[in-house]
Amino acid sequence: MQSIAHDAKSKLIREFFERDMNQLQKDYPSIVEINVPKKTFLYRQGDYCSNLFWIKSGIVKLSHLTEQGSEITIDLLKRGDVTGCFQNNSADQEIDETAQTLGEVNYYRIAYGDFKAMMSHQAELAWYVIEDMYARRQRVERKLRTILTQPVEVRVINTLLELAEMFGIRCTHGYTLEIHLTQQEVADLVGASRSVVSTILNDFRNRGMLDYTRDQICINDAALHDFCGF
Amino acid sequence: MQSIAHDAKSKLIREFFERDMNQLQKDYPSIVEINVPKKTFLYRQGDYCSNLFWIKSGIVKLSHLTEQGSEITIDLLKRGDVTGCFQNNSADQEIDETAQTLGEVNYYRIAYGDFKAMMSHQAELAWYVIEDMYARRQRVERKLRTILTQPVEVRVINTLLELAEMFGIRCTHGYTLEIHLTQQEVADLVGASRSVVSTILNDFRNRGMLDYTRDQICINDAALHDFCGF
DNA sequence: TGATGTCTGTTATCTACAAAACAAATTTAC
DNA sequence: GTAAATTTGTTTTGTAGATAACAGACATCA
Repeated sequence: MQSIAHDAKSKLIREFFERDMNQLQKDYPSIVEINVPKKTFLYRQGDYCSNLFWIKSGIVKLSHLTEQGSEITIDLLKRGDVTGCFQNNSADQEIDETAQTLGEVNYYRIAYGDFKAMMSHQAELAWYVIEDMYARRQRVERKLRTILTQPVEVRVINTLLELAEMFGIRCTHGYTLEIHLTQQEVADLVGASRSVVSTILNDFRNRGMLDYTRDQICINDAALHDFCGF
Repeated sequence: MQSIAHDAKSKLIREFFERDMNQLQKDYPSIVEINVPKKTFLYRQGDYCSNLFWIKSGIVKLSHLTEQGSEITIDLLKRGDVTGCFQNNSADQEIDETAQTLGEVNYYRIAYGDFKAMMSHQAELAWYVIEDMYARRQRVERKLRTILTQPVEVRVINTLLELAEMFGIRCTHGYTLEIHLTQQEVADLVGASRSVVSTILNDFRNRGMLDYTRDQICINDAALHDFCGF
């Protein structure tokens, strides 16, 4: 069901942007398609961001750096998601998160004003954006809930399963993640300390629930699901 | 700045809905204005909700009940906020939160289909909704961050200050909250256990940072701000 | 006027995790 | 090819906060 919705989303995007890019750029001159390598920042915490970003392909990490110096990963965005500051950017709106690419990313960048105009002329698109924002909020709320109720073990499993769904490719034992993540990055994603995540991962490895090397994680999704008991 | 934005919001709403309600109801027959007393449920976790709710006045609590039986308060909505399920409700979308009124609430209820149509005909409104959803997501993200980084003490303070901003009325020492909240409700809002919140509140009372009786909380906002050191 | 139910205050116990620290294994850089 | 930097594995220690349990305070309703 998820994937059906997602296909519908990306279809809309493709049709809309790719069908007639020239005309679009005439109407909304700020639109540009941009291709960037991994680790690129779309915007940084503290910026005054006056653009919106529509992801065409790849994964973008949204994170926040706390005063204590620890990083929290808020969400991962993929094809079809829109991000940036939707508020009246005339005022001094400092954005409170950093958007950084994991892997290569392709996106459309649109200035706030053009984006807003686009939304008002293209009803389809506006609704699409509303749905996307709803989905994103739901993801954050789910994260909040698991952090408040589940122990780190379970959160690690959840995170891995989500990752597998987002960019896993099938392999013999389950899914292999296409993207390289350090233990620290996984920990930030889980919202836990690196050391605990490390021991948990080892524990899971010993039990045969997953396997990993320095630059690849392979997940036995069935075993992980079992562990949570559903 | 917050309040300016908020005023602009409610102005739009007033103009839109109240100016010509009759015409609106012709175009979108499902629209109804509803008035409910406190503790009413707009929808419950697990429902298949096919309506959207536009709050005209009052406060609505969004919460989630975990399997372990504890309640988590996700957010508080006030005038101008929109809630409900924005996803294709043809499919079996179980909603994962409960919306319950605190105090008396006045709202417009609109069926999914009509709402979607309305968004596509009224560009102003669609943008308004997008902004509202953005603001809501930011609130949830902020909550996530404070839970991950701040001790319960600080979270209690943050929560109280937010409450004061939402529905406090000025009094001699700072703000008095107009709404009755039990300690358990405060704890759910903070994301902590009731007993810890209780002792913290007492501690703060002894220090003169706030005062409260069974059915009223009075906050010395200056002192609370000081405590966090900013 | 009890009698029952909901709310508050406090304390004692227990545990999940963060923090710090360090050695081994790899990778990157020069 | 060696030095420096990063990543991993593990252990030790400290503590914030959950949980449970209970008594006192109020409220509600026969």
